[in-house]
Amino acid sequence: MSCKSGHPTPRAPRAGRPRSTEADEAILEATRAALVELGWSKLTMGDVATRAGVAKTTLYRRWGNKNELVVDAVAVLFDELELPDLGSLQADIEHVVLQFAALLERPETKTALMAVVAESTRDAPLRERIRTSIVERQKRLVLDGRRRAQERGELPAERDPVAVDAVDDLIFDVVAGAVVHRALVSAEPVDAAWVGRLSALLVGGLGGLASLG
Amino acid sequence: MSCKSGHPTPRAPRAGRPRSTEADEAILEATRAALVELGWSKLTMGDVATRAGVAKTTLYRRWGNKNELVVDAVAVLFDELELPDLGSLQADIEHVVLQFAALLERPETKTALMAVVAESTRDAPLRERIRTSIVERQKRLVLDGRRRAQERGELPAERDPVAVDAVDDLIFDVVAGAVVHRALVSAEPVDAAWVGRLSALLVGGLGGLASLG
DNA sequence: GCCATTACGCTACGACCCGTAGCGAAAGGC
DNA sequence: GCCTTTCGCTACGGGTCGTAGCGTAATGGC
Repeated sequence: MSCKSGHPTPRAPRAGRPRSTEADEAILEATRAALVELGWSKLTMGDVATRAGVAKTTLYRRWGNKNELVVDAVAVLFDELELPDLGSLQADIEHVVLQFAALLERPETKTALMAVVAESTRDAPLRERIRTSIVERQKRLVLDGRRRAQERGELPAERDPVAVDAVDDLIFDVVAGAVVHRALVSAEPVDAAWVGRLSALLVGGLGGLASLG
Repeated sequence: MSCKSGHPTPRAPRAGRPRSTEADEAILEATRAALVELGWSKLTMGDVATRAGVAKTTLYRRWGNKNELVVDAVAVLFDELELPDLGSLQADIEHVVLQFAALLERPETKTALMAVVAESTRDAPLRERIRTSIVERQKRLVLDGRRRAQERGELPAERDPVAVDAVDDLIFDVVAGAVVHRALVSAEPVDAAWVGRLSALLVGGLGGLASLG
């Protein structure tokens, strides 16, 4: 409930014994291990504390509940996502989609992501935490991809910046949503063939969309 | 764990007192009410039983756990989805997407859908239950939509049936995934403007996709 | 009409997890 | 050296889970 520490490492440690950063990392690592082994619903705070070699009270000083802990434990995995310039919009899309799919295949993320999103529908602070820790890191890739495609001339330069933002939002929801839905709801593989069809659909549709305004 | 009853109403009641169908409906209704009021994580089996005016043991005779109960309670809501012929592919898409979005706006479904999908990553029977109770009901709309578009001449007639199935799967994941991601992850409204952009993207991309094979 | 069968409501129970409080000890700032 | 904060530990009340056991109610077979 209270403020705890917005992020595990407080920035203004006034006085007294500082928090152990080793404990921080041990807890996050133990959380990921527990997610792999037990999944979301059977993961308990006490178990994570034991795995991390830490007292349960130490855990509660940093994270108020399971949701916040798991978001932070999984968020760092999204740092792996990057967007190397592969020379064409379609190649860039396919590369990042396959990266994202590989991330969703990992049992930690597979079991945790949907769970915390579900919880966030009734927890605005958690929703904000997810947005800043996870969603924004993905969205950045969309912006970079569009910018490069424009520099290559694959997409026309923007006219109305508001419309451009709207299209960026759309692309982000379509790509991320489609991959998640394919992997978790349809429970079928996000392989090269499927990704090829998705990127072809997007590239084809984007051309027509740009002419709208 | 055991078989319980795959669906709440067993079809071969050999002898003895039959199960109360009134209790079935009371429990499902109470579950939806509890989802609205409490959300997924705070919903308890005991509370649902009390709301339904039913003993907790009666509840466990029908559903083995919270997941199965909630899937059945929410599944019937998806019967509302239908696909009237509005004369064009884009109009059909926009109509069904807005219907789906309205369904996702309801607090029962908003809090429950992602949660059961998250659980299903570690529970194959639950995944199958979700597929037959919810996913197939949505997917049928995609098949109908494509068939009508072909009859209108908006899309070319199929050649390779395997490729057609693949495109149907793709469209389904893209549409459902995008709407869910927009509504629950981005937490922004699925309004007419957004739906218009999505359907324009799809219609434009589908033309190019069909020419692939 | 009687009986076997099954569902029902109720109570009680052990097991587990939650989140917190209280303690003495440790580790830093000043 | 003193103050502050964190640490590990133990213990606790409160809540939920899922099941067992009981007597009772409702139905089909004979």
